[in-house]
Amino acid sequence: MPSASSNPSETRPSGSRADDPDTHRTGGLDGGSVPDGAHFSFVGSGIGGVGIDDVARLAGVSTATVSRALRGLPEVREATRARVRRAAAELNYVPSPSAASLASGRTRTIGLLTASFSRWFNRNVVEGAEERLRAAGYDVLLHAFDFSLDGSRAPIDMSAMRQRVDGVIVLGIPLSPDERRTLDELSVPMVFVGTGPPDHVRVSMNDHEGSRIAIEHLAALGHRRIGQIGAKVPYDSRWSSAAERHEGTIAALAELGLEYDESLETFGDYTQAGGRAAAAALLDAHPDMTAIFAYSDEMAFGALEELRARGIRVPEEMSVIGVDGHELSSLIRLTTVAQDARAQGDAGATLLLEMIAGAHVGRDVRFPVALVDNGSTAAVSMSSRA
Amino acid sequence: MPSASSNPSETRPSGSRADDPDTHRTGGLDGGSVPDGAHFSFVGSGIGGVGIDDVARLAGVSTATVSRALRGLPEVREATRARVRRAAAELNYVPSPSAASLASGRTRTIGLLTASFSRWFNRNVVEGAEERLRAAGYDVLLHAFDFSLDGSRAPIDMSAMRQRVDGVIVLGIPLSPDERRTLDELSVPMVFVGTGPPDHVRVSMNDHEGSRIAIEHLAALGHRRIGQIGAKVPYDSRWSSAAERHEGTIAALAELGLEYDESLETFGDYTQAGGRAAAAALLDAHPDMTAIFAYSDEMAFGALEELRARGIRVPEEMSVIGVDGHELSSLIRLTTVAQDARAQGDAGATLLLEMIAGAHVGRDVRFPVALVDNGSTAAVSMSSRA
DNA sequence: TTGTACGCGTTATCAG
DNA sequence: CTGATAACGCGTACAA
Repeated sequence: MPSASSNPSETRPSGSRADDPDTHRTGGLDGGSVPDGAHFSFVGSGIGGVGIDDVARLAGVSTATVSRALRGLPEVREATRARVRRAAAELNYVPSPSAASLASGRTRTIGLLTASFSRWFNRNVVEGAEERLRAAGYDVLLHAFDFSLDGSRAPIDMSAMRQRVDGVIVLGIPLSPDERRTLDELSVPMVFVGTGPPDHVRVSMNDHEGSRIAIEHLAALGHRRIGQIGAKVPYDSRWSSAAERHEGTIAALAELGLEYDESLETFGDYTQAGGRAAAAALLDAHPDMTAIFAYSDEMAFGALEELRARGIRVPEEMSVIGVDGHELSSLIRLTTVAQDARAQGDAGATLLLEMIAGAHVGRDVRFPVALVDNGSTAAVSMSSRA
Repeated sequence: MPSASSNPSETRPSGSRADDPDTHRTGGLDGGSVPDGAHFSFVGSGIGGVGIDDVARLAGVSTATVSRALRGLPEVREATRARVRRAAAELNYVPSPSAASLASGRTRTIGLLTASFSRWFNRNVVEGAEERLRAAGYDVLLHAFDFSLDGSRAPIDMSAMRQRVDGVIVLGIPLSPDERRTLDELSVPMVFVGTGPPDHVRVSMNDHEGSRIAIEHLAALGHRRIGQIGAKVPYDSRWSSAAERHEGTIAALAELGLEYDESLETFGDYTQAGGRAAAAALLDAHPDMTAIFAYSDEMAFGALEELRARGIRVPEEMSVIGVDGHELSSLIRLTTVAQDARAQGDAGATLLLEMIAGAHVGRDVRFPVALVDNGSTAAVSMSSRA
């Protein structure tokens, strides 16, 4: 018997536990005229319908004391608190979050807006943030958006979060100006992870440094014609990790005295398929290219696919480097600039909780990166493809 | 991986935010003695204070009519509905979910209990389910549990879901009897995806068929000594996909007249590292083994790592086959029994919504599987490792 | 330290 | 088709 009915008053799993005093009506103040057990209302009742006043009655205190005791407020005598706890446990009482939210204005829920889990970074950040938030007693409302980054996506209705969350984490989504505005109007603390506008708290890896490491590594191997697989930046080019990795690349090339060729830049939009297509375009247009720098491991994987399809050997004929430190980069043999995405999720959540608690936090947190050489890069060979 | 202690850097102190002096909820209705110079535009910025009675007043109707009109109930004249809609839009009104839940008993929220996203299957199911649920107007409460399947994990407190959700999806978690009981006591509709007990609605791939396909494929290539990398089943061995894949394997071997050797079975617990360790154990104990069947692609990836480390060539010296159809199985060259995890998430969510609507749904939904040959299997060679 | 009583913002009932 | 109003279950000033 699957409990398929949404009406709890008819199909209840009966006779399981004898100590469950259900059919308790909670409205003890008014109608004594209603026969016990009469279902004149099917709202709000889960299985037990055990309310705070049931606990109060059993513990011999007022509902206010129950509320204070169970929430750990300091002004309750320990003996009283223990008695209340015992009563609550005996009745299997769980406070109604809806009622608590309505009365207090707090929801103990965090909105987690994220781009698709197909991105390694996103899913790892979500895991790190979720664990931290739940450990702190917060629920996580997940909104995952699967869209192409190249502009054309349905606008996100931020007002759906109204009154639902105490804070918001935005993960890997370049918001439109309009979305940013409506999000600001929620007037709850907000943290951006991976990519985010200035004048907002943001957690991400050190994007400039990551690009510098990649470019310097390739340059040290003698590469001069380096193709880039990046991502289009839809609204505001200043912020977003893609923009910063691009800036970092240009800066690194300049530092090394290498020429920057805009035509060596393509866009894979952080997907494997996009990375492959971008690699194909680069290979077609630049026979003299000897190395590819992809802004994510997944795009680099796509590039490796295309190279294999064309019979171009890695690293002998083409060096490839990615960003992330994907757990399969070793098996696939992709050299990469690794970051700790899970720790960034944890940090973002921690910052958000501090902001909710009223603390002032720094505007920006950048995480370190490190090169992991898995053998997809090598010195420029004499046997050019050209 | 970067350093284990990935320390973030440079937390700049926040500059002064001139525009945000602790925006608190304004009473709105009673503020008669507001000093001059106060911004009267707090209504326009739409923060918090707009309630259903504000809309009712502007539209010239009662709050009850506003509620009915905005929820699309049929008993409202279209002209009235339009007027209400206009008023609501003008005031930027968003109903309070807490108040609605308290009054109606419904939360329009689904609890999504899932094992770690490190599993390909889980993250894809979550994506499919989340998209479907949000399209139906439901919010998704995410609870991700990162635990080892081999028994020792902290018990999940299901009562935290009480009064918070209208339904629950359990994904890839073998629940303890105690957890099952407390979950049942929520008395909300419930769907299991990937693995789940009998007498509950369940969506998963056809596990028996998957094993049969894998074993028949290997047997047709002449393999007789086939190692298995499965997963431990903690509580109840009858349900869970791991148990069914195991059953299917034994059945397939029997059909083919092949011997079943229990010592050829190991446990990788659905992780890459676990798969690698399991493969190592198999290789040590069975020099005559010529093929490995892993119950997931990620475990198979781990096996491939171990084989590479030992210099054993795939598929010349060892055939390997996995289950899932991971997006990197092609690049990695892993032959696999593919399933559509996203569709299963979608189906699970759809079933749950139907159950919430009061429909009776079938007990079991099984998704088809298909062999994808990516070249990690071959006929048994004469040049044995032994 | 504890109790009283009101209000949070909707929905559902019942009467028009 | 619409209006008035009583719950919904808890948090929290204020009082004791």
